[in-house]
Amino acid sequence: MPSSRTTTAKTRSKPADHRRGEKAGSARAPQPAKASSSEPASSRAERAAGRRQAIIDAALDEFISRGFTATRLDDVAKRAGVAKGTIYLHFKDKESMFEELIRTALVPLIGRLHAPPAIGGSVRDAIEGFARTFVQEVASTRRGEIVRLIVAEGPRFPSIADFYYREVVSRGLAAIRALIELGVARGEIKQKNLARFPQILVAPALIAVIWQSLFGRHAPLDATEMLGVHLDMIFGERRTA
Amino acid sequence: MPSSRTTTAKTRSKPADHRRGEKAGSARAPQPAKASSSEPASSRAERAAGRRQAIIDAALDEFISRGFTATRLDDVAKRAGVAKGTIYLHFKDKESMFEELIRTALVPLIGRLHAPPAIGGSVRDAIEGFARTFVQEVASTRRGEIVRLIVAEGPRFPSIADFYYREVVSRGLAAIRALIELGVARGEIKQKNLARFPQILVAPALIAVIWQSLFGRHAPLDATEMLGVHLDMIFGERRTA
DNA sequence: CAAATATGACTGACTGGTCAGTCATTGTCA
DNA sequence: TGACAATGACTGACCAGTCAGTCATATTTG
Repeated sequence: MPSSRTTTAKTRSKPADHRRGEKAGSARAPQPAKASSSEPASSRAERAAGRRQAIIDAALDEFISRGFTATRLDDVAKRAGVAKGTIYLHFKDKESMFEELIRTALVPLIGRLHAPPAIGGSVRDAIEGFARTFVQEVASTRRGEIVRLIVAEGPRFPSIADFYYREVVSRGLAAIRALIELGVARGEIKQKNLARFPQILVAPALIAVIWQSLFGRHAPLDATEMLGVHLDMIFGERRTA
Repeated sequence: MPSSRTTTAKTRSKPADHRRGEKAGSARAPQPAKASSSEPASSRAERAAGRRQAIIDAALDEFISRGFTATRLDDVAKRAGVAKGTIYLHFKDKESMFEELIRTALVPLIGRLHAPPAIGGSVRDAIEGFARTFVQEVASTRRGEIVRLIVAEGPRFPSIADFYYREVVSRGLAAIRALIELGVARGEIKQKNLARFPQILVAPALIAVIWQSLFGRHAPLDATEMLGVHLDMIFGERRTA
């Protein structure tokens, strides 16, 4: 619905290539370096990559603080230090840019979920590790806002909601469920039914993220403490206070 | 004094149509707040109230499915079966209309929170009652979407977030906290620290609402079942499986 | 009680500003 | 120098908010 009016495309003489953001820089060197204050030896490709990254960062900030529709690409361009036209060298349009950003922003999260499962240690330690990682990497960073952004815009971007469900939610819940079942088998967790709703285990973590976005300035919430209490409830009181 | 403003264009052709009499459209709300159903013939004031209600319903639907910025007041007017100008007879502008709608939509929720506390029955029963009410009145109605809308637009409407925190969240959590403390005192709840974070108790309920909005069509979630399991975790396994 | 008059709810074309997306021009590197 | 990256002025759609005009209803008058 938003801006689908490109129908009048006149198929300009330009080669129809137009690399979409999608896979463009997949083979790039693992050293984006972001906005390089100094420009030592930058090849054209490297500078292009740097600009692309600047656009991504700027756009993410704008989308987070304004939402999809209210974000102006003029502002994104200004913040990224490029002209508006440059954005269209990297992304097809506002909508696909938004979708790609959300997808990309999630990749790091997915990686963390595949952390080594607790084979040696206790299940509680494993989950505690997840919780700590979550607080550090999500709750107290921009990524937390991205989670809120998904909640906010998901219904209007079904493809994002679907992608998110497939790539993050279903996998994450499956991993958590496996851990819960292990915990039940080992006797660490009493509630057998918990494995049926792994959502219960992650719910406080998500609430913490949303809370910070909405009420954080007014009534900060100690996410680490809260998650600790929650784990005590699942596994029983901690041995040492 | 005859304004000369319209002089440029000679008196336009009359608007032709002008449906009068029955308001045909979806104007009539399924739940007339006023006693408009009693009187077949509506007075001017009554019709105005009916229109106002139609606008409110239409606007809420549009805001829910599109968000604040992407909602067009032309669409709201069309859906309500009124002209756009009519909206401005009832609301100052789009923003204050949005704020008023969100506030109004919450009033019924607040009422429920002040339900009779469990003096006679068990704390678990009281909380179970809350949960049941929540599922019936929020999770499975449009109000659930309003919760999501607040999460989505809250950061851009601090006054809404503040209002919501003051009127709903802080009061609701205080009530829950009191119940938890009662439960701890009675020995129904083991985890004493739970009272420090009443958020843990309501977290799964909110997650259920958000889940339905985002993934409901793809992977429906049995909120009642989940909340039941969660309560089992807090109070201990239910007597009868 | 009916006709005349006043009221104001309602309308929708219109204005002014905004912004996504384009493309002719300019700049830069290999 | 040729190819391509980058620019930013420009276009046209879009939409919040306005207001002169309309007419059903309410009120007053004869």
